[in-house]
Amino acid sequence: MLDSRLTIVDIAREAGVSSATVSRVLSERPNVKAATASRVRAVVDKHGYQPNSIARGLLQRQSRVLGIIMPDIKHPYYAAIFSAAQREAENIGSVAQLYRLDYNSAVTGEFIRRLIERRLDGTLLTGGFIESPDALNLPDVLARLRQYMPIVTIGPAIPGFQCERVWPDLPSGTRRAVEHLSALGHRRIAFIGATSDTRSVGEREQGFREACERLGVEATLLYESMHNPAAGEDCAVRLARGFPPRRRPTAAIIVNDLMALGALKGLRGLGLAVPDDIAVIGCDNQFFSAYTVPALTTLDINAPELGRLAMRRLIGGEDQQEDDQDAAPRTITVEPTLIIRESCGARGVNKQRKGGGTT
Amino acid sequence: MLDSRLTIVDIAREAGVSSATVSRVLSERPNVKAATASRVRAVVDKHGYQPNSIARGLLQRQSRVLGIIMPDIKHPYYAAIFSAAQREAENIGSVAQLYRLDYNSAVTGEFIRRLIERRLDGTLLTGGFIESPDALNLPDVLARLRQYMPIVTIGPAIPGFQCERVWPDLPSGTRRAVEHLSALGHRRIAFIGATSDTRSVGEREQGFREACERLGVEATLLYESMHNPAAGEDCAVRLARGFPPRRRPTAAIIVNDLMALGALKGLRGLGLAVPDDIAVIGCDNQFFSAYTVPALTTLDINAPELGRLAMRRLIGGEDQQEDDQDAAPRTITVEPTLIIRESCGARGVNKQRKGGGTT
DNA sequence: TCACAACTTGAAAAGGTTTGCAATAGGCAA
DNA sequence: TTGCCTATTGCAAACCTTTTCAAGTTGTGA
Repeated sequence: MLDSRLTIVDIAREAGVSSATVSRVLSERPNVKAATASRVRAVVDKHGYQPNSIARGLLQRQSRVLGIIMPDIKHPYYAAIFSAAQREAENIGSVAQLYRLDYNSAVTGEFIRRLIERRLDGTLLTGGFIESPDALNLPDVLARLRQYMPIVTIGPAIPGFQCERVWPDLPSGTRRAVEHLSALGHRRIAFIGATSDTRSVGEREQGFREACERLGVEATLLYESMHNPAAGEDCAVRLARGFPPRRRPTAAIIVNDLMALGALKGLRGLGLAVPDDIAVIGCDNQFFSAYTVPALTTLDINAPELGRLAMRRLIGGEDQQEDDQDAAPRTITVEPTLIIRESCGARGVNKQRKGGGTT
Repeated sequence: MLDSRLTIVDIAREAGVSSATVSRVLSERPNVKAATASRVRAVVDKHGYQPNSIARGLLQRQSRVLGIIMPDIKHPYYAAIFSAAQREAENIGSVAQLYRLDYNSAVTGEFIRRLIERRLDGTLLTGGFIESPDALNLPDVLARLRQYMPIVTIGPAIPGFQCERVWPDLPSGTRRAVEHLSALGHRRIAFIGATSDTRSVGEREQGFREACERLGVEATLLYESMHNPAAGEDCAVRLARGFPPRRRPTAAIIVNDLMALGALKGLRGLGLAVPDDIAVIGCDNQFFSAYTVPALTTLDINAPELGRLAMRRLIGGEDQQEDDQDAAPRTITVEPTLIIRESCGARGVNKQRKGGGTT
């Protein structure tokens, strides 16, 4: 750990100038004589001197760190958001810092204390903890956090707390999935959700119900607590065993691809063919979704876009001053895309169905 | 952004003490009278005062931030490492900061400048960029970085640069995979690698060759440039079309599960049954690997353990002073585990094979 | 009552930068 | 040569803590 104690005054002394001048050279201010600048730069390069951004941060009252709060970076959906958001932060010379907050935990005062302590330049929040209905003090806690830094969420609206927000139009996307299945002739469709993400699942459920009602489709709702492959396997069992064959849903819309992955396995294990016995539509368009058997039809939420837009928002929010404090926070809506593969049966696999659509 | 300008001296003034005392109370030093302490705490709580960790960091010469450098957090292998490492950092009140460095890019001086500038407390490096054979200045760059902070890598040894290192025993793991296949009766086995991770793939190849030679197995080597599902699909084609049926390998060991996922799809598309026509063994034991068709037999590298151990190492390394500077850096070896599922044919699927093993 | 130790507290320095203000130097026109 | 304007540069304050050192306070035993 050699030169790390080298400071700007050491450089200044060696270059025969003041530390102010070195600082100006380093931050490429125009008002330095060319000769001086190059002399300073020579000394800087010679020692490989690197200014201490902590000291700078202290003075400038900014850390150039943006916080991203999410439950689980191992979940590919969150990884996609994080990766895209981080790239945006990088573009302006900041860095994204991940703070983990489990699906079911509450945003506590203790938790945001850690963010405040670090003097983050802003925070991006996403995950089930935003949605939990029993997180009663969430608005208070977030309001407190906002006293210190701008906040953007990727998630459904939080009652009692208005803030900048980026979110897909889930009701619309789910509606489209139902329409697609209905057009393929399905008359009994199941919606498979997870209770861990109450509100965002609620939005989908709403779109699901609306579309089913409008199209005269019989709607079935099944809930698992988590949205992982194991839960998907469980719900396959409930789907297969929970109904007399005649009344069993002929299609299922599943809250995410991870769960759908498990469901595919579960259905296969129970001897049900996808899509012939049960058509399946997932959500998220994960990297593995094109490789399942059969390839998964899925609602692409465009997670990278969510992350990108939210981070842009956050970065923009830093600049804007108190003058538009009272401007109502905006919500950016991202339209999901239905990616049609094999698991919904649209690719001509199930000829035996009566109604609808595609060749 | 209300109270954020509140400093320790404001608190001190209101509590009628000096800032030194407030500091002592906040860091829970024992030498403060109970009455004073509670008076201070009352004021602190009243305002929700939160000390500025940037100022503290400046004084204590540490940022409580640990850098993790990896190519792609979206890759589940890296996500697993990051997640585990981050948890360790959290345990000591630090936070992990992700720095992205693409598979093929070099560790440049410019890149490490960003780490030094932030005065990280340490850096964890992992990814193809460590391995690239043409990264000629890598030892120099890393040596420079080490002047500023401890370094731990998760990866194969870097010629010309010794440092703390955590790594699975890949030759041994690969050997075990070959032995397993050989015991099942396979006499022609393919090794499918990726050129993007030269050295780590080299280690596997070495184990592969050794085991094949020892067991009298005919070894075939195939290389793709990347290790993603698309590349896996490509190699399936090369496997299916590149050999006369009689001489085609009856099993393939694939460098990771992502690639194996693509290979399974590719083989299926070409009408080759797994494991009956070609047995497949992947690597990494990803969350999706139990859900492929057929379920993937895979060499579990134990990525979380790698991340955990490396981060512990890094944290420990901060403490140790110059006295054991010359102690040779240690390598921690993690033993991989072969997870046997269906794709290798050990589960009694392929009765027609002559030799070997399991019931 | 005194000596001494132990406990509390405050003053001030230190950490490494950036930046407002003032001073100096240099150039040009009168 | 003088006066004025601009381009450079340096001084010193500011950012917000922590920590050392010393001073003040309290308590105990003789």
